[in-house]
Amino acid sequence: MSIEPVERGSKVYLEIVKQLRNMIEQDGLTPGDKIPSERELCERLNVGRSSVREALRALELLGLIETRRGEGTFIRDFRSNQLVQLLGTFVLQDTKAKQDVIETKYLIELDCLRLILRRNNEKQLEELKDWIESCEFTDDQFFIKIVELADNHLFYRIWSILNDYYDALKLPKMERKDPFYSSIVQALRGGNEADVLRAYYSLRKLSND
Amino acid sequence: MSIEPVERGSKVYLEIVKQLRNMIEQDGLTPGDKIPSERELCERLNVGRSSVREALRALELLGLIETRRGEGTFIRDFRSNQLVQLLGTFVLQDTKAKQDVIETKYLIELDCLRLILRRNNEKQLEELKDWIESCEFTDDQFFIKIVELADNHLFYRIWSILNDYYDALKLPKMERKDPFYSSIVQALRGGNEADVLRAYYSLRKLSND
DNA sequence: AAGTATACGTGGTCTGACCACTAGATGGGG
DNA sequence: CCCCATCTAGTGGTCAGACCACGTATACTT
Repeated sequence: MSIEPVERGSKVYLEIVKQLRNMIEQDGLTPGDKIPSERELCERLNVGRSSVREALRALELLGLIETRRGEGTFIRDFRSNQLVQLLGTFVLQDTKAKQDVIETKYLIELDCLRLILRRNNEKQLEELKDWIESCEFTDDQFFIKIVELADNHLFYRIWSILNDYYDALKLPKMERKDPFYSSIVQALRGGNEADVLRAYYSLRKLSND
Repeated sequence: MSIEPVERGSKVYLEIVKQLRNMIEQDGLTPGDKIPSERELCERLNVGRSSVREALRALELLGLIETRRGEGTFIRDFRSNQLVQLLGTFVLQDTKAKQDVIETKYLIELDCLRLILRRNNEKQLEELKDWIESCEFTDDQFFIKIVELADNHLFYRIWSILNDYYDALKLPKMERKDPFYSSIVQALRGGNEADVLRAYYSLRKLSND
């Protein structure tokens, strides 16, 4: 369990990050669970406490763990935004990067719509229709439903991250425009890809190309 | 310049992250530039070196800075940040769903093809045509070119990760089938999306649906 | 039994020490 | 004069120990 003494070039704190990942995986730890204390990690891994802390602080900044003074360190729900606001202030001034975020988010939303078409689950679409007719909802909430319906966990993860970025960019948020969402859902139920795309483009105010 | 002694609840290392951000902004530092040494930061900010290091290590893990032993700490090109990579390794650990990996990889490849169509850069497509006619190449190599041409850095990162996972899944690798690649490129040059999709589906042996 | 006081474990921070490495200054030999 | 080996100062990398602040569980008092 101890960290190899042979860490040529590699840094101890990175080794610790790895070990933590393994530890989480092996013990099947999930958000909310407690991980060993800093001092215990020192002993188990045969490293200094400062190195352990460097690893933990880095993971904390990433939003992957959460520390509570006097209590301990806990695994956090990944989808929290911590890193996002940070990157927002730090990184994403780059216009090209901004553009990439927007572009990627939209394209993945389109992919999810296509996936839903492919899955062709009428019952779920029916429920979606009932939902949009009965509730108030934001653009985010609508597309969360969409991405969930697409039933691809990777897309769900990626989209969540992109959406957080998007928020961090402080771009003008879509205001709710029910008819567009309705027409998307209707097109989905119709099963015609071209209609779905057209409805989506209208919502996003993009040219259909 | 010193850190407020009133950091109720706030953690010193987070304060330092903030200060670094300001410092970078004010001094107009750009990728490649050197930031003050750890010991100098201690003095300027009136904090312990360990706290400074916690901040720097966190930023390093985020890929925002780069440290070289014996030289110093430098600002890094954000665009190549390993954030997605990192989240990937943490997030994907439980999501080995083969199907998702394959599906996502293919859909992103399709998105990239669409992006290329949209960019409509004839010269680059010309070069691509020359390349496939003059070289031996693998499926990976071909799509690396494609993803690069799509000119969306996020997609590039995501695709790279997915490709790694794809490899890890030990799925049967595509053997090289020149005519398929040729027809994709030709369709791209023709500018007709339907043709491109058809060519891609043929390569991947998917139903056109 | 309830409330309070104490002890313990935890993260948070600082200090000082040492190592490994790099680059620039130094100095000697050609 | 130049070139190369050497030394030195500065840098990041790591560790150990000390304290503090905070939360909790325990034991004690009432």
